Amino acid sequence: MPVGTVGSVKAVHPRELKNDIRAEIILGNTYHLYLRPGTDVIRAGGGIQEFNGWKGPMLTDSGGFQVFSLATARKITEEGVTFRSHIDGSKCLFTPENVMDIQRSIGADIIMAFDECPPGTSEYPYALKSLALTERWLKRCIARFRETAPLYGYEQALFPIVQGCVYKELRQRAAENIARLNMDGNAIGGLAVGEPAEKMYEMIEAVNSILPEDKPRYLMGVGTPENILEAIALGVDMFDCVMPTRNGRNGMLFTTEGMINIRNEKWKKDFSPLDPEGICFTDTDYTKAYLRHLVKSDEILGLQICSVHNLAFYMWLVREARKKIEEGVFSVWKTGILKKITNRL
RNA sequence: GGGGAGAUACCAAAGCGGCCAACUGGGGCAGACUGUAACUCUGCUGACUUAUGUCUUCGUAGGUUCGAAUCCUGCUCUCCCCA
Repeated sequence: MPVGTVGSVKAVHPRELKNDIRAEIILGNTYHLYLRPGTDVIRAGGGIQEFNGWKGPMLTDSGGFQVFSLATARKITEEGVTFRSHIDGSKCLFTPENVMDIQRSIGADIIMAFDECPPGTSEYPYALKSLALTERWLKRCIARFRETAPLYGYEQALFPIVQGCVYKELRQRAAENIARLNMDGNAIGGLAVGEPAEKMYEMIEAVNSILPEDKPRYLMGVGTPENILEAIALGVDMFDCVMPTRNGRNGMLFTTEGMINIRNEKWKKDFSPLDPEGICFTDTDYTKAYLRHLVKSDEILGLQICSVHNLAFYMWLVREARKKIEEGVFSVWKTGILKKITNRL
């Protein structure tokens, strides 16, 4: 098990970083986790701010996943994807080229290739065709990326994305092609989209045996705390996921003691802290009973607290993982901690 | 004192002779949520039991009817208006 992969990358607490921090953390609906030096979260939506005293680089996605998740109103062609804006109904076109341009102008440190993300249930012939398209698009992305310059005086990194659905030979082929490109980091996409978790782990293992260990390997869109720890065990360095915020907004809290649904009446008179570990100010400043009251009363503050807490939990989780890797006890720790945190309270 | 309205399951509120164990919200219970437009979605919520089964429910006591939460009468309580 390539557990050593993450450990081989030097872990640095973001507070120890000074001049080399340039990107502010933008806390909104999305966050990103990055296990490489000096990196711990975050991005997107609603004003630049720090998150719980942390700072990190910014990452933007290409819109490839939206093509998958908003599947109703889109058309995929060789040129790119056309779809209707959910805002004003106007017709939009994403191409590998304009997606690179857009991400240049947003100025993220890490930008993603434009790919197609087929459903986890796709048959082989479609997966094959889809991967071929993704690979042609990747060439165009890289070409555009190389013929344009960053707009704000610092370099940006373009990560290609390994696709191939649940077909090992496709994943391996994709990984080999991408490894040869020698980009700054590499991503694994098209997982946790309907296939069984075991299949996902199988694919990660196959891909990570090919992608270079000395560059970040980014598993896109994953996942549950369990998924993340399993993926780390398989050598993944970097994640992003809506789960802490979306599930938080829906009243689900991840804590070091287990998962709780804060809406449940059992918390009505529970004045204990959200998380005894005290990972974040939310955990000690608010009680479960108060948070439940906020959520039940439709006070937006309740959902904010849930989101911030869950983000802090995810960061705690990967921080611990990093520490345990460095101490050489990751596997044992993983087994124990999973039992705790996946427990429903 | 006079006139009027109403009492339905934990709460609110439909139903106004059979299709009602009773619409719909809320509450409660359970589940979902994985490269985020969206503080969202789904199921259950009388009892026994788990089946196109039985039993007990719509303030209370009677009555009419093959059949009543629904119609009639008495009683109890609540609310509104005028004095």
